[in-house]
Amino acid sequence: MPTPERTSLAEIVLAGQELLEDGGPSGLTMQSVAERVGVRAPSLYKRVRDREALVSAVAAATLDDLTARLEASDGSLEGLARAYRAFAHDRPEGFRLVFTSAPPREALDRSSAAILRSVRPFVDEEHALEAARLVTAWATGFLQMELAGAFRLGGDLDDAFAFGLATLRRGLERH
Amino acid sequence: MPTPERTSLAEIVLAGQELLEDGGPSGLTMQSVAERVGVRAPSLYKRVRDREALVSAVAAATLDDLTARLEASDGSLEGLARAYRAFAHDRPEGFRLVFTSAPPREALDRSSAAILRSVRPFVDEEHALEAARLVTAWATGFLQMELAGAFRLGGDLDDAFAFGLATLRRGLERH
DNA sequence: ACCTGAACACCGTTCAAGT
DNA sequence: ACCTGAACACCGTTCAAGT
Repeated sequence: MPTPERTSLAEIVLAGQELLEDGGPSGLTMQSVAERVGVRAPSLYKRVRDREALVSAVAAATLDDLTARLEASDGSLEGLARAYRAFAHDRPEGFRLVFTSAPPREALDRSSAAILRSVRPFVDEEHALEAARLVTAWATGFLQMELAGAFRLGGDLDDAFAFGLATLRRGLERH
Repeated sequence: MPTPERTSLAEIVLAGQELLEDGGPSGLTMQSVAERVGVRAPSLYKRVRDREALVSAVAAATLDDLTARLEASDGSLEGLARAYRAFAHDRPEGFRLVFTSAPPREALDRSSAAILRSVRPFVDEEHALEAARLVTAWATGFLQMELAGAFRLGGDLDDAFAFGLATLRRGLERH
C-alpha cells in the first residue's frame, strides 16, 4: 500500500539552501532539513544518497541561481561584475559553498557562457577562455576575501573593486 | 603534585596541519589530533578553547608558512605568483582553509607586505594597496578554482595562469 | 598543574517494521 | 512505495577524580 509522498528533492534542496544561509554549513544538518520539510531524518535518504550529496545539490542549485542573475544583467563586463558581487553579498554562505565544491559540468557551462560573452569585445577568440578565467578568478577571489573579512588594511572596497575591474579591462584591451 | 606536560600547543597545531592535509577538514577531529600527540581528547582543552579555535590556529600557522615561502621568493611579481601557486599545489587543504577563515591581523600584515612590495614597480603609491588586492584576489581565486576542479572547459592551466599574470601586469603598467 | 574515564548531547546513517 | 522509531558509531565537550 503506497504512502503518499510528503516531500520532494526540490523541497529538500530549497530547505538546505535556506538553512545554509541562516546558520552556515554547520546549520545544514540532516535533522534540520528533515524538520523543515516535515519529515524525519531517515526519510531524506529516499531522495539523497547522504549528506555530502545533499550539500552538492545545494551547491549546484545555488550556482544555477547565480547564473540566472548573471544572465539577467546587461551583458557588459561591468554589469556582470556588479551582478556577481551583488549575489555574493545577498547569499554569502551559498556563494562560498559554490566555490569550495565541484559543481556539475552543465551548471558550470551555463555560467561560463555568460562570462565568455562579456569578455568577447576585448580579446580575440583564441584568448576568450583565458580572459574569462582571469575575470572569474579575480572576482571570485575578491569576493571570497571580502566575505571572509580578509581585507583589513583599510581603503574603500568599492573603490578596490572598481580599480580591479578597470585594470583588467585595460590589460585585456591592450592584448 | 604537578603532572609533566605531555604535549604543547605547537605540537597540537602541527598535528592539526598534518591531519588536515591528509584527510581534509573532516579528518581534523579532536580525537585524531589527541591520538597523534599522545594524549586523550579532553586534555586538548587545556591548550585550545574548542575545535573552532584549533582550526583557526591551524589556519594562522598555515598562513605563516605561506608568507615564509613568499618572502623566500625573488620578490618579483612573477616569482611571487609562482611561489604562491607552488604552495597551493603542495598544501591544497591548508591553502583552502586559509582563505575560508579570517586569519589574525598580524599574520595578514606580513603576507600583505610581501605582495605590496612586488607590485610597487608598476603603480604609484596611491594605488599600491588596490593593486596588491587585485593581484591577490586573482591568484587566490584562480588557485581555489583550480584546486576545486572548477576549470573544466579544457585549455592549459599553466597557460591560463601566465596569461592572467601578463594581463594584470599590462593593466597595472598602463595605469 | 595536567591528565583521564565516564558521561552527555548531537549528528549521520542503517534497518526492520509499519502503512 | 514511502515513512518511522530504534539502534549504532562517532564526534565535541564537560567534569569529577586521579597523580
